[in-house]
Amino acid sequence: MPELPEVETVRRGLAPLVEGARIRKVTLNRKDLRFPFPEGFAEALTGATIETTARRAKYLLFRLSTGKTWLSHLGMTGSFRFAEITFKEPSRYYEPTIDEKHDHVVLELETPKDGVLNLIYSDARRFGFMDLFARDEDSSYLEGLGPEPLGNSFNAEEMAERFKGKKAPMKAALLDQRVVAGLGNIYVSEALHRAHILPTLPAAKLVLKTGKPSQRLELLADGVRTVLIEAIEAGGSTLRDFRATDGSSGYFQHRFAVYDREGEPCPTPQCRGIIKRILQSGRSTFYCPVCQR
DNA sequence: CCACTAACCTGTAGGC
DNA sequence: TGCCTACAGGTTAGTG
Repeated sequence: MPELPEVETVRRGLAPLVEGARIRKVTLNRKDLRFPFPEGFAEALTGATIETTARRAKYLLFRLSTGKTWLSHLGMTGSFRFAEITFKEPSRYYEPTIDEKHDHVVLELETPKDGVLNLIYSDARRFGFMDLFARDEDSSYLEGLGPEPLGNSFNAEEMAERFKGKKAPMKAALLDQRVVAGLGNIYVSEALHRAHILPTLPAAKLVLKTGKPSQRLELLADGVRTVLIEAIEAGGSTLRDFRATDGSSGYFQHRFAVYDREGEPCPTPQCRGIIKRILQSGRSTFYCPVCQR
């Protein structure tokens, strides 16, 4: 489901409710998602206060009062939602609204302004996973990630260094989280279209002999940044099931130039191309064969 | 190290 | 309607 803009949208939806909230209770409805929950996971969250939220690439990070960080990756179908807790008669006993099939994790939160709420993690395919660690350097998931595309250290020079000698096609190179962190199948196609670069072009072709980035690589760095910024502003993309935490859908999908637009005319001004779909390492790539070279 | 494939798991859309 | 296949926003493990 979620690439960088969707994960950032989720974070922004969670932040106002969870920041400052104390975790009163943790329920794991199974012992694993894609991977087992780490040892002592539920116990370590219980009683802690979520101080701040952050995002690195496609990872959500919850900084806890205990000094630890709770990490969550949404995989393809992971989502968070809030649910009211309905109290039963006398008091103290309640029915948590966690009856849905794929609700795997429930956190009972005592929030500063919104009372007691359940925060529910749901994930049909269970490609998501969670982790807990003291320092970011201790997390194998964060290790080796490339620069944040919207951060200061991301630029064409940085990309050139990583593309140097790379025979892999641009599509694969941009999907590689060690090169740039946070792009996925949608935004790779979109960024390449913005820069008029063919997804099949070997990555090294965009690096000059001197090791400097070509003009086209500069254009690509811009394309990556602008498409992500615009998508975040639009609240992400909703294709099948992506929902922000409040249940609303993003609307960037209406502005896709190529993704999921096979057979449609290329939106580049003056271009008469028709969007094509090809398979690259088993996944769909969309591009314009006329204005992307 | 690089490049590619299969695997993980469930749901849905489309063809017949 | 049912059955079957292909495909879906991601990452890791295994192969050569």
